[in-house]
Amino acid sequence: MFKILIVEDDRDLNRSVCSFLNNSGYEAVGCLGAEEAYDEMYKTTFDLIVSDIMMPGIDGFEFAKTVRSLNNDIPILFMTARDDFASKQRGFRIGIDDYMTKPIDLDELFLRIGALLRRSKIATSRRLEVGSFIMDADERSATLDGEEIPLTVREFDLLYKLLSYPKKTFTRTQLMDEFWDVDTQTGTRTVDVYMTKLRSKLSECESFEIQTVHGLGYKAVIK
Amino acid sequence: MFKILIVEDDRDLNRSVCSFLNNSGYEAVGCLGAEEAYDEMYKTTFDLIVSDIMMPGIDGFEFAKTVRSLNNDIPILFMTARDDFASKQRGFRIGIDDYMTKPIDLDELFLRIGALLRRSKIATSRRLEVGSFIMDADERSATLDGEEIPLTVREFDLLYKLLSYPKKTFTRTQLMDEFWDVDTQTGTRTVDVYMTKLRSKLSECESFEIQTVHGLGYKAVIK
DNA sequence: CTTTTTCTTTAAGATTTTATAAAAATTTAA
DNA sequence: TTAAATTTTTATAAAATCTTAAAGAAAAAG
Repeated sequence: MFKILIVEDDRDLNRSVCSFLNNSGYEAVGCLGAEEAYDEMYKTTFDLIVSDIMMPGIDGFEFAKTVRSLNNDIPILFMTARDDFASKQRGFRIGIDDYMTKPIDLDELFLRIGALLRRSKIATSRRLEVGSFIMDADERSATLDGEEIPLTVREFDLLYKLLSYPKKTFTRTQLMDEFWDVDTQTGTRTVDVYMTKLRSKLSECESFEIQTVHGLGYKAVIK
Repeated sequence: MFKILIVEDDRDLNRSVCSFLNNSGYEAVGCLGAEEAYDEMYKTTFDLIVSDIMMPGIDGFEFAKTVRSLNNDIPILFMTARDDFASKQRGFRIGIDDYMTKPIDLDELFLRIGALLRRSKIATSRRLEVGSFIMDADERSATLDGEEIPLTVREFDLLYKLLSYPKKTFTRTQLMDEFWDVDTQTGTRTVDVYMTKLRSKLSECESFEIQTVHGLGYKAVIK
């Protein structure tokens, strides 16, 4: 279930958007302003944000800018009465993903939200297929040619990350920042040990390999 | 430089979109129909596709479906006269990313293309292209005509720096200040050795060369 | 044209980084 | 609580990379 944050000061529109999305299989939370939105985001992690531009207090531009500075990934859709190019340009410059002009066609909003979620890789079933090797983040399973490859939590997380961004090099620290406690005392050499284990468990796998980037870290390369 | 494929049977619109994008820092290639587009895609790899829906022969839906079945990643933007919900729905179901209704506002098209490229992570990849030589700072890879050229961390850093500022001369000290520890004891002659190594590894590369600036340092010059 | 300085190249040695196994510590499950 | 599984540390060998030195080549200066 995807969680969507609606930031819109018009109570009626806010309510109708929320109930429409809630009836469409999403979990929408409505906020009447940016401050309220920050609070909600502090409590929960959202998958997508729909925001108005003109709001009392912090406006949509400021809000989006703050969100972007904290999270570069979350899709943001502006939903606004302003149809001028300058506003669109400003929005896209900040890093929003889509822009709809009021009056809002809810059906179209639904389609665009779907496209954004799909694109942001969140929507893509949390399944990863590389040749005959398949990882499923929901089941936490990995199979090679249909055979289950038992992986521990750490092994799974690391491999899933590497394979999510093939060819991209990750430093040990980057990987640990993601999966270990922020204040962990664990040394970065531990990552090496996992790479060895993964390589060994996947020695039969022909579809990719974990490469060492000497002096930096590791990357998965699809053959 | 991002490559964009325009599939639009209206010659005038096709031309105006292409020239607009070409003047905006993209490399746009126009096709009048899907068959032509398939040919182009066979020849080159594009970063994004802009397609009309109604075209003689294979229509936009069919075209997009075929593209999606082959490539799940490339962003597709529909640009069409059909403003009905059914068409939008059908498009988004196929997996397109954005939908613009004619008449097309080219400035907005530009913004939306930018957002899609950013989102598809293509835009954010720190890539450097000099002719057929490509360096990718995220992948930490260097390829010449598609062949990987293995570079060590130092080699990569130095070359990436030089190529980021073609023709600019860097002193050995400038380069070392950037990539070596502040309190390193290493002599500046070491840089010379790396230049030799880089020249040797890239002896096949016709697109640039590392020139010595006698008494000063080195620079990369694009041929 | 000769001298001096700077650069290129090579290869050996020094240093750093990584792979791997095995032991120790910790967590989880029974 | 004990046993099993997982995570982490440690040690050492192996691999990769970096640095230096030295000799010859090239460029600049005299």
